Amino acid sequence: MRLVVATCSARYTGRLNAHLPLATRLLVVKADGSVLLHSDGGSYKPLNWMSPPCTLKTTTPDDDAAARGVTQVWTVQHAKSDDRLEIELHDVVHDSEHELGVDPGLIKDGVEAHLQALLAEQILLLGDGHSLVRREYMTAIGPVDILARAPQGGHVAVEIKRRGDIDGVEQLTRYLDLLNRDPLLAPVRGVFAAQEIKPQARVLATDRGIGCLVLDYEAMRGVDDAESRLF
Amino acid sequence: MRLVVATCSARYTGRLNAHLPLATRLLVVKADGSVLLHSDGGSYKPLNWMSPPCTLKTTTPDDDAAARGVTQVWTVQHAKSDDRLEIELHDVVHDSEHELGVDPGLIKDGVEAHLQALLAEQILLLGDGHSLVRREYMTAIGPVDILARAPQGGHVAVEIKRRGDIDGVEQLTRYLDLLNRDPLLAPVRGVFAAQEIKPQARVLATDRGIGCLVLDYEAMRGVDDAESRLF
DNA sequence: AGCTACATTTCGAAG
DNA sequence: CTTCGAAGTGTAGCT
Repeated sequence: MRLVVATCSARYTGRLNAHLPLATRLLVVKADGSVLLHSDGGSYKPLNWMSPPCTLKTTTPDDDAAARGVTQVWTVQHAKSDDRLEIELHDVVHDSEHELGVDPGLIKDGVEAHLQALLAEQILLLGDGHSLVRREYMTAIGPVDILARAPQGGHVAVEIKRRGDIDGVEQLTRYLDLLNRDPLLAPVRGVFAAQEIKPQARVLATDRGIGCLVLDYEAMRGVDDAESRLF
Repeated sequence: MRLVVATCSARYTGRLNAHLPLATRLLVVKADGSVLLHSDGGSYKPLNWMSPPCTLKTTTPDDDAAARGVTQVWTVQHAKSDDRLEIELHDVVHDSEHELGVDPGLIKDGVEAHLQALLAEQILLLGDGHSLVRREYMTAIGPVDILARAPQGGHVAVEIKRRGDIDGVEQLTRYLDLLNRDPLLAPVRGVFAAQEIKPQARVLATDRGIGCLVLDYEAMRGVDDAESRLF
């Protein structure tokens, strides 16, 4: 990994055209050839970058560029597309190289899958008398997150999201259309479950007779821990 | 901006819990306090990070950690949430600080807005005899990208995306339901226009009687340039 | 390889 | 200030 701090300007051409005026920035060249161009703020997203696979070519500036104060020209060309990043470096403040080795990678815990597992265990959150049929109930257009038997007959199809957006309601609607054609399952009611449900999504769901269930992840995990401790 | 290259392990707790085993990585501390933890590959996305506003506190390890080889402990706490990033540094290979100043920011050109403008100018791409009513035609549930008059009466509602996905078809369907209730507009046909239309989206659109139009951005821009040059 | 859904998404614009 | 859609999205999982 090579780290360079320098005043530079940059131009990207590819899926769009973009230009960065002259300023001091951090340039990171990774082992796979990818290049990041970071400013001293913002978020984790670079101002400009080139994703691998790509190749970096460093050249000396032509007379015109040299007259403008350019000392190095970096051309980063993507291997499989016409995407190209051109960087003109002026003053180089820092330049160092480091051997990092392969990274073992990130280990995650606590996403949608976990919510699904917890709700399957705590199926009564749908209301008394409900019982789990199964998680990932397969249909022709994809798996329903949770299918449960309703207390007065019929079933409940549950769509789970971390953030309940309008497209989640659309997805559940498609499942319900299909499931209600099955006489062994019908009538199938829909429940849209999420840690947070957007107002527009709630309106659309209610309008279609779909129930909304806000999930408290911490509380559900607490119940899970308490149950685990009993055994 | 502070740059550190060190062997380290990290733990993130917040919206999820994640853990990074010991390895050599780049740590970037930006002027706004945000921290990025990069490996020597992947993409522009860090393995772990903390977005601003947040504060970094550097402490010395306790005896237990010191025995494991930890020389520094970084605790990055988000200012408005419980998000927290804890980094244990072992061997520090590099550590430098740099003054970068404010960045003028990126100048972009060539996104969906441009596609919309070009299609509005080249409305005959919808077929001979079409004429533009207006861009961003307002409805109760949002603006339709383009509304045009059809040659044999009635209208055409166009939804424009760079990448034509299934949710774009859903969006257009909602507009069409609404627009067709207006006797001054009906019948309103739908056209789904995008640089690239996903197979699933095309199937759904066709099933609903919505036309698909693949837009060639370069060609459309070429026509635009040619027209501009005449004046 | 292609496609789908998720993301600690981030980012920007509009209401 | 929220809300909502786009992104040069990236990424993982599955067919």
